[in-house]
Amino acid sequence: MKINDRKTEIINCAAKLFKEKGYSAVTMRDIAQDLNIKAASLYNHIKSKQEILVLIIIEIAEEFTKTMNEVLISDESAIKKIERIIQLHIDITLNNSNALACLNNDWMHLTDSDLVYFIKMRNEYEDNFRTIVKQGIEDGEIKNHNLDVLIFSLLSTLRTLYIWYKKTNQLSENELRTNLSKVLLNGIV
Amino acid sequence: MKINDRKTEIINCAAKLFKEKGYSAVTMRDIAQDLNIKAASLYNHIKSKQEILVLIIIEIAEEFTKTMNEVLISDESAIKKIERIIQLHIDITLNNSNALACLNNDWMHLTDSDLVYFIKMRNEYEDNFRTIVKQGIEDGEIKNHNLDVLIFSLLSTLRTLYIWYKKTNQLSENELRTNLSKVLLNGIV
DNA sequence: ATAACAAACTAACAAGTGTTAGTTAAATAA
DNA sequence: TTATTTAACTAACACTTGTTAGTTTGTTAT
Repeated sequence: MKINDRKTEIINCAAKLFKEKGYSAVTMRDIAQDLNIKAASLYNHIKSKQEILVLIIIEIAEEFTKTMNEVLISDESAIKKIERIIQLHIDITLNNSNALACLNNDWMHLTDSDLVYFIKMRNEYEDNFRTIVKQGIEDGEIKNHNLDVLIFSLLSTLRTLYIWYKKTNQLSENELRTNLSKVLLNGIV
Repeated sequence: MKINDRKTEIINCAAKLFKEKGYSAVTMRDIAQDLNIKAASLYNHIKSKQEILVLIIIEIAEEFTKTMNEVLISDESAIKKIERIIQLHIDITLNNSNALACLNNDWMHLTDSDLVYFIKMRNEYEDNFRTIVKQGIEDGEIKNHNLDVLIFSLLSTLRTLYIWYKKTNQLSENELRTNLSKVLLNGIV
């Protein structure tokens, strides 16, 4: 496991820097300097800069996909399903905000099959979300507004949570979880 | 006015490319190629790549600031003020989505006084939003949830509207305006 | 017709890019 | 001890980057 530890260090460090400046603006020398080594030494652990990006993004994307699929086939109500998706986004934001920022901002720098795979996962995620909300409307649990507006107003807030959750002073994790769920579902008025 | 036309063309072209790949990943040669000229020719019209970024971002930021200040000092209800802010974001998204994407994703590549100026405007914008929502809570118009959660769940959706509004099929501009306002204010349940 | 200008061009530079090759020193396995 | 492996290093490469200098061409004003 010791071998992978250094690799993980590199990936975490890269994710931190990618979050701050974006994938393209971060050089291998930047990453190396942050780890107090030389750029060439990174290649003892990773294959390329591209590989770092792939490892950061795909792991998180698969985590979203996996849980979404579990929620989708469960026999809970639509509202309950949406609440579980909200909690999923909060979980990943709190545990892995650097990688999440990277996924949000730098996914377009994936190439070839990685890019195709990512876009496929993202589309399916949105489709599954749409299915859940649609079910909620049909069951009379959710207001009958335009489906896409409903979906993306929720997703927008969840996807960019990593940008602002640290600014919410004196707000515990539990308070965030309950507050956000209430605001998104019941509105502010 | 002819002189500025070409400059505007360059800025619009750059904004389009920055939206797709981000400021750092777009080269002067990319911009030039898109305009069917050589990179060196760009410098007949603009001073530097940095200047392009500044011109794209600061104009939009000042537009937000200006309208926010007008809304803030008006004597409307908090709800009405928030509705006007929602419409402001929709306006700019529909008119200038490339520049808006650039503001959202590449503001951190501003330098020195431009960066300071931008961050000052952004902070004041959020503070003003906070003031409005707080007033709404005190007046009993808005539910008493955590202030930051209220603000940022709204702002998140408004700020990333440019990403998804084109995906909403068969939805007219007017439908978007009314639907989004209702969803954000009254919730989905 | 001539002068002035706008806006394109070619050529080049200095700095920075990701990456490879070959080497070295320390830790581990035989 | 000896051999092997890990993980750092220096040096260099081929290429790309933003930008400048100097030149050319067509248009506009005198």
